[in-house]
Amino acid sequence: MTKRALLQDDHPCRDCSVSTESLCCALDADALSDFRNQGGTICLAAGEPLFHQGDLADCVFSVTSGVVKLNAILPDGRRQVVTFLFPGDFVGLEMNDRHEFSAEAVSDTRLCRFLKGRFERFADRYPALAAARYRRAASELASAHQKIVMLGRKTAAERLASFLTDVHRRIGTAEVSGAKLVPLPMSRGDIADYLGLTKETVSREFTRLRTSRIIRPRSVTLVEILDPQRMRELAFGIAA
Amino acid sequence: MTKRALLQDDHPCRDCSVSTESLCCALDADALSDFRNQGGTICLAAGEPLFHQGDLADCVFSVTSGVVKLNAILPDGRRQVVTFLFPGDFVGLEMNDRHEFSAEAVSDTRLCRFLKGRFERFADRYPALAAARYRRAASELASAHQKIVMLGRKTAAERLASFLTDVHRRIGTAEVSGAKLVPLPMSRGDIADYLGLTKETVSREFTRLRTSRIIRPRSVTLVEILDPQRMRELAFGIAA
DNA sequence: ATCGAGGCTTGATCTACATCATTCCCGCAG
DNA sequence: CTGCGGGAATGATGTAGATCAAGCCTCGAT
Repeated sequence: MTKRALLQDDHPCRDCSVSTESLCCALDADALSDFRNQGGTICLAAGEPLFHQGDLADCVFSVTSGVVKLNAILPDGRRQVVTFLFPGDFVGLEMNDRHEFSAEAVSDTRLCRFLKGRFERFADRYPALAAARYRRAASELASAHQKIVMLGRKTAAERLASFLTDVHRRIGTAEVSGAKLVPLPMSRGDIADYLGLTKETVSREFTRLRTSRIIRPRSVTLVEILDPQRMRELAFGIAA
Repeated sequence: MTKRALLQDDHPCRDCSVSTESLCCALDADALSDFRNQGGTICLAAGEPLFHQGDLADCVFSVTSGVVKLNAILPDGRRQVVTFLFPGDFVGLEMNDRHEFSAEAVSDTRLCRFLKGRFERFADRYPALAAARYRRAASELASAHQKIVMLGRKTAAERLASFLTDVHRRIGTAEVSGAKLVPLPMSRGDIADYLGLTKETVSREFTRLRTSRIIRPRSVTLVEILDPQRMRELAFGIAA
């Protein structure tokens, strides 16, 4: 069941492309029309920043299309991509006054902006909205925990397999006609910084997956998963 | 301001030792007395499990004293401590039906148990409870993000410094008479599995911190921070 | 068509941390 | 006090992945 189906015809988010998980589903048309047009929509070209480490965090954003990365930078320049955010994800759920990390569009991106204070008041008034927001945060927490396991204990090959599996789950094409396609809008450097590796290692692991016939790169930004079974085993740390 | 000060004299959680952050503060005495005695209290000796990977996740727990660890185990035995939970923290905030990780008492521990379904209904009825729960999840998410940076990009020395800083913030003694003491109820192996290292490396880094006069171990389970400044610099990745 | 720049891949070497192997320490039972 | 057992520390060696250094596509500008 798509989100579209859940909304009345005159629902102002009817044309919003994000999934059922979207917070807007938690509100009826009247409440929503009051709620939504407070922050407006934001469009970013690939590479454009949404905010920087240290900026005032008075807004929450919902990604409606494109991909955003959350970036941490250590004083000496080491970089860690904390998370990639896909359509349906929220940016800025943390409750700090200032952003701990910077956010940047990976590909051309559209977002909905919500003022935090207003969000709070609506959450108090509409339990369904509060519940949806909580569910989002809990699910972000669950994937952060998975990522901790990956960074703490998995090998380079396992990390890349986990990554491809995750991205496929989030924005990959379904198994129509047997082809599992994974778009990779981010650079190898971004993937490396996400996996806690270097771009050289990521590159090498890509070619290992290719020569093992587990993936077939259609281009730099699109890979086909040839052997989902072995891919999953690698991702979970089962393979030899 | 302590939590105690916020609660009426007849508040049933008046004697609960956890901080202001506790969810109970979000409820008045009547609502709370209805709410609390549904799950009861749990006492665990050091080493006892609270639940296992795969168990039905129908409860949420609040740590009131002691320390709990969340454990991930890969098929071949590699282990990752996803997080340590200190008094005031919640266990099982994730929304999955089954636990992704196992939970085990590190030291003798007391917890409050809440039934998830009941929790949900109360959250819908009391916005303040929902908000407090959300704040908890958001703060867990923020520290998970910090941990991702640590595991992805910090050196062994930096990881240990980060860890000691964090533990001090959570359960260390204040700077009375200049002595910053950090209790370490968990084993070196647990610390290693938390930091994505081996116990040998953790041990070596402890002695390096000692020989650099940054810490002075009072015993295996209690260290004094001699140079908080350099400690913090190390933790943030500033040191050479 | 040609050039150039930036990102990707591949190769050679280096190193931080893992692994394997003792030894040490300390609490505890006798 | 003495001997024992398990965690912690230390030492010797191995290795996954980092770093350094070329080449090599790809695509857009000329």
